[in-house]
Amino acid sequence: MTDTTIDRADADSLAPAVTRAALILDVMAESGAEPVGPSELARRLGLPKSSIANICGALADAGLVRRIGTGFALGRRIAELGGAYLASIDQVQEFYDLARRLPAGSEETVQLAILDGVEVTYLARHDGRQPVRLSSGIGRRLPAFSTATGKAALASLPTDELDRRLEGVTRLPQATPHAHASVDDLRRDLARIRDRGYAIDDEETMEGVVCYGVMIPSRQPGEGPCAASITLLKVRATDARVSVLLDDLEQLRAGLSDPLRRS
Amino acid sequence: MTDTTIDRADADSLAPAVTRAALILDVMAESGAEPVGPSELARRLGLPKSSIANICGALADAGLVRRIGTGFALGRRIAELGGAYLASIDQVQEFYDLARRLPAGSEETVQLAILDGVEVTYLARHDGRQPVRLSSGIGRRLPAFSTATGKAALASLPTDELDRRLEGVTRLPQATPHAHASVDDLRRDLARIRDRGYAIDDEETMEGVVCYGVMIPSRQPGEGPCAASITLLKVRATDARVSVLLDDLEQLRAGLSDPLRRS
DNA sequence: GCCGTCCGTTCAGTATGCTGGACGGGAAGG
DNA sequence: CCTTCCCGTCCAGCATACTGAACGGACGGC
Repeated sequence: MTDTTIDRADADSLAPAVTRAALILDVMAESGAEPVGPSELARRLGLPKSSIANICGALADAGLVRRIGTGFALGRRIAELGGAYLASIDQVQEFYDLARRLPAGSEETVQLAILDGVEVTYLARHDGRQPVRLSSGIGRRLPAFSTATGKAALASLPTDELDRRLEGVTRLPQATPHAHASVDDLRRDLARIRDRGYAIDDEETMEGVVCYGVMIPSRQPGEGPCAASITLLKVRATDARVSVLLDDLEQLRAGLSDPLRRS
Repeated sequence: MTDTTIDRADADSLAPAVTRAALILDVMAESGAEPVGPSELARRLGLPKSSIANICGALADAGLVRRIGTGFALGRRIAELGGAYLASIDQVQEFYDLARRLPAGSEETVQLAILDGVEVTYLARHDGRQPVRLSSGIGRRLPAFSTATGKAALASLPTDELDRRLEGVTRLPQATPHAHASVDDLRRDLARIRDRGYAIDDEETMEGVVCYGVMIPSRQPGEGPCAASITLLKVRATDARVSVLLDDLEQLRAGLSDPLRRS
């Protein structure tokens, strides 16, 4: 869990230094604020210490990492580039506008995520009034199997594409006992989702928290489908409340699917 | 403005490919969602086309950029890394908690930024009830001269450090006619801020919008000072309202300065 | 206080990634 | 339809970025 074990696919890249730099950034992302030195990076990646030091120096000059004493951690410019990526996706901007205007949903936690393989990356979040202390922030990756966004997106895939993605998957990570234990369970859930039109995460991600998600077709070429979700405490999820929240989700889907294009 | 003009400091880096990769990412950040091809990158950076293509290939394999047809744009993993950077700064997490609990401020737009040279980068934002359609999102960079956060942070610098940063600066970018026109104006404002204890951006960033900012010492080693601000429409900025908002800012400052450390 | 260990940095030789030119495909214009 | 231009990709020779070992310093333990 803690080790990125070995170098997966340092495979003959046409620009090895860049590939390695990306691996270094990944390690630093895992390490959080804790600075990582060249030696440790070299050990974890199985690469020469000198090369690592050179690459880290270049990354530091670029502002992508910062020196802390003699070690390194992610730098400010990473956040700036991340912001630029999010700003480039017009659905993100529209999401914020729309989420704020939802009659009921604006009170709750509303999220936008994009499917990538069998995981989802959260792109935007609207924090409502209700305090749901969920730790996942923007840029966070979670397994698609147990999240409303992930399941809504998976359910939208053509069956052959879905099969391809589930191919290598045997064991599903279970954050809570409510999460699906097997791929078969997941497939049955996906079928129900296709039928029903929306996905439910009933305490699968976190105890006491439920989540409703709908799929949103991505406008970005070369990107997977998106999904939006509304999260709330299970004790507050009365039938009446859920009903209006689902209406809001539908409204959100309509607004974000709308292929309006600025020239 | 649109061109990154030439290659500034391709200067003998110890890992040129990495330095170039960073420049490529910068160009893509400027280009937004518009894909950029190797030829255009080569032209804008003054670098060989083949090398660019190789580096872009490596970046794409790493997920840092994505292929759009035959061109490239920023990729999802950039956002993930940016999220990891933000998550690594504990002041960001605490900011969200505290901003939500501010008696008056929670209704308004509250932001957290960090000073970098003579610019600020926004690290976090709390959106209140009041719709202030300000475009600056997380990761956005703005000149420190005309923002409440930037001025609050600048005012906290030792004079020699301030002088060093203002050295090369001659002309200040003016987003609105209310922004400072000269460095001398700025210096006078900074003196008032030191006196007063907080900074005011009175329609300097956007017409009809005022902003109050306080400096927050950074806990991150090797990082500049931070600042928090509350933004609201000028028509709503009555003396009474501003007074309670300033109290909230003070509370925010106290909470974020507090050097509580988890082991 | 001494020594063993580990770290980050330096340096020269060499394998190797970078370069510039050539190739094939696509779109726009005549 | 043919031409022209421009783009992205491929390839071999050369310059150069990478490597591995050695160096000096900092800690921690025997």
